[in-house]
Amino acid sequence: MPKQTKKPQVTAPAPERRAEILATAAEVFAAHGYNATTVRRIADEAGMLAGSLYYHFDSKESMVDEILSAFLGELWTGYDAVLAAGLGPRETIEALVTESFREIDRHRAAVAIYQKEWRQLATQPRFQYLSDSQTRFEKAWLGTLERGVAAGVFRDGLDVRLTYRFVRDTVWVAASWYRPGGLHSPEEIARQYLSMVLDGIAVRT
Amino acid sequence: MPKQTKKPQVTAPAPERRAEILATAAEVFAAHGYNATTVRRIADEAGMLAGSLYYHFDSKESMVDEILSAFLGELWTGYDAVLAAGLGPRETIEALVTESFREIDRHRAAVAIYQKEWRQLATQPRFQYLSDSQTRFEKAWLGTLERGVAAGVFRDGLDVRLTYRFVRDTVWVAASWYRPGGLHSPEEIARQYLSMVLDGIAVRT
Amino acid sequence: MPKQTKKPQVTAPAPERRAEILATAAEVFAAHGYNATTVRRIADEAGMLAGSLYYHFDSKESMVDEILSAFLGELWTGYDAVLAAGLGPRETIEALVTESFREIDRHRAAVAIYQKEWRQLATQPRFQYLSDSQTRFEKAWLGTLERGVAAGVFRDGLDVRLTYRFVRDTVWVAASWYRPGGLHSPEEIARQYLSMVLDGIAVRT
Amino acid sequence: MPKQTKKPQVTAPAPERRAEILATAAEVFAAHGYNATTVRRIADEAGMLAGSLYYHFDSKESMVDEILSAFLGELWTGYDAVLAAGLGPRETIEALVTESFREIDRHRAAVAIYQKEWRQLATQPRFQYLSDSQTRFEKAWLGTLERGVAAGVFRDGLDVRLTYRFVRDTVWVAASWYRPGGLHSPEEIARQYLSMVLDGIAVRT
DNA sequence: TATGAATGAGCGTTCATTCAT
DNA sequence: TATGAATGAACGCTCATTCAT
Repeated sequence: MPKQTKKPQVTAPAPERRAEILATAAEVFAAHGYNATTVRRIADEAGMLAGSLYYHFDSKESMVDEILSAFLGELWTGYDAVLAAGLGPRETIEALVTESFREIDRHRAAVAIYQKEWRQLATQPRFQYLSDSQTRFEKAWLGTLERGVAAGVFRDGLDVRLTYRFVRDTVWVAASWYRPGGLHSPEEIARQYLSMVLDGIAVRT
Repeated sequence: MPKQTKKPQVTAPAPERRAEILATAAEVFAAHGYNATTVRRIADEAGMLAGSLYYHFDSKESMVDEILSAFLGELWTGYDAVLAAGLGPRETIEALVTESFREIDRHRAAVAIYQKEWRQLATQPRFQYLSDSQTRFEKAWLGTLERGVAAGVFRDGLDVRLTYRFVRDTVWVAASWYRPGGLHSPEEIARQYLSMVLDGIAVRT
Repeated sequence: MPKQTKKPQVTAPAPERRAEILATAAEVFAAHGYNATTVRRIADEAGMLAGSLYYHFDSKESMVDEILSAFLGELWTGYDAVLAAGLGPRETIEALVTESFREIDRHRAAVAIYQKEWRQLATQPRFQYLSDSQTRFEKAWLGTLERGVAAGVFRDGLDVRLTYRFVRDTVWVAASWYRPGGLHSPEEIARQYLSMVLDGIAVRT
Repeated sequence: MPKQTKKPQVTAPAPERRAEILATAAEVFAAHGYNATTVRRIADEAGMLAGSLYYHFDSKESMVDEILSAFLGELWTGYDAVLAAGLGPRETIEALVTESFREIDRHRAAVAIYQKEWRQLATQPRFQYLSDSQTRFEKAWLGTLERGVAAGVFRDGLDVRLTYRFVRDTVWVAASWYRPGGLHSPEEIARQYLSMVLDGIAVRT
């Protein structure tokens, strides 16, 4: 049996280490909360001493910053593509929800952190972009819902603001229980979720 | 001579001050998170010094404990009444959701704390009851949903576990934006929410 | 033999503790430098733990701040009295120098800190007043020297700027070796110093 | 075959790089203080990484050590020549002061470091030579002053110890404001300074 | 009941130094 | 010669908690 093709490198290549640490940090932040997570804990899980983290990062804060902005960057790439596609209101909602669950699948930890911490973090100028993103998010959803009501594809008299809040929260809160590689693919979860929101769980009488 | 079981004349516990402090603490916990809230901050808002809180409470932990268990106590009083009423599945769901929004109305801060902190807190034995409550909660909802599917009032093939999670999270997360005395009464919010979950937002074709 | 009149107080009265700690801190700062002095060291010498200092003071920085501004406050009270007295140039110089050595006598530690640290500290906005003081100081001395040259009591052609620097530094640097209660009173030191600066050490030929 | 005593082709110590780094370090130490200067800062200004300094030097401490001992070496070469020249007291003082200002001109940074840090550093055995130098310095000046008083060229009753301290401090403290290549040559500054110390600034009446 | 003062553990961060490459 | 990555001790500071008064 041939030896594994593990390269004879003694130490891991440089820029990957950052990403490793960041992934570790994201997991710990997601599991225990940003404030409750100590840099010593992150360092432990990354197999180094607390001080060594500061060779790679400026501060604990800049770690969450990097985690969250990377996630939001990818999220908006996906969202913008959907919003630019010229779909109908129902199809836009379907695409946004599906895209959201895909992001949860790919950035579970980041989404969980985002969901739990954005309100506290956004008070600092450095995290202004969290509020900005929230605003854009609201505009995209609210606009689509209103368009749908106007077009007669969503119920007349729908409280779009209330609906937006329900939909937004339910989607993101899924990051708190979703486990990648579990029974349901992101697309399957999106399908079920959309079926509930669009058509309800009650049998039509 | 038997030892007195109570000496209410020497150290009157002044139950009103306790309640005041507890209400203050709940607001601060809800606004800034449990970990990020210092006892000094609570004391400040209560008009006393940090050390003085310890005359009334054992610890910061016992403050959240009291806040959360008081809330859960009332919640289960309401839920148990609903579950014991022998309603049909759809009516049970409607009653549970309405009861939940009423609790959010009355215990907004406690619900927000519960929603944000229960996972961390539940790791400690003292907060075992949070997990227990979660389990009972799950049983009540899951049972009702299954009963509804069996009775043909909810869609056949509904993933009840997934539905439960969606419903649960959306209801409680409302505590993060709900403001008592705002435009919507709890009953109105419940109605809108139930309309969405039961019948969907799409126009039936 | 009667017992000492030590009052039966168990703990020291409140506001004096601040002053005690401040005096201790000043000594340690003067002896080892501001940067090299740890708050633990100050706390040790004050008979408490490092964290306890923060009950009395905001930060290590605010300790030096208080030390230096108290010193400069008193210094300028003395200087302003001299400058307002309408003395001749020579008498003004004599009074300023005497006043300076008196301040060194009363605030030896503060003067030593000032002398050693002002340049670094003054880069921070909080210590702007150190630069301001330096400027006023320069104005007072330079003005007096120029007045003296114009009045013919100081040598014609004297480089007043150079003279100012020499005089300023020599006076303050004395704080690094002066020990209150030593052989020389502040007034005696001032007298000797003035004799050197005004009339020189050489025998007139 | 005898082992080579030197292999200049393999690890040439490149003495110029050392000197460059040392000059850089001296500037930074002088500008910001020894303690407040990080090796990273020195490395930055020298165009390398912090760790790389340790190829050239054992430690931060050995950098100041080299800076200060080089300066003192040259200083004493000059002083010893003056002291061995058999000059009269006044001429000796003049020559020592002039020599001192020349050293400030050539080793401004080193003198500034010396002036600011010698007391702290001298507590370590490694820097014993700083105290030794101080002692020799004191002896040379004190002896000359006493000789001058005995010879009747300096005032009778002069407190030589006090005078020594004033003179010493004023000379060295000039390093904190002196800028080589400025308006005044070292010799000019020495002349002005000597005029002040020897004959005073007051007009003789 | 509440205060004033302190404790002590732990936190995020800095920094001189090491060392394999 | 120099780099990149890490170490480990220490630092300034925070905070829940204690306790004599």
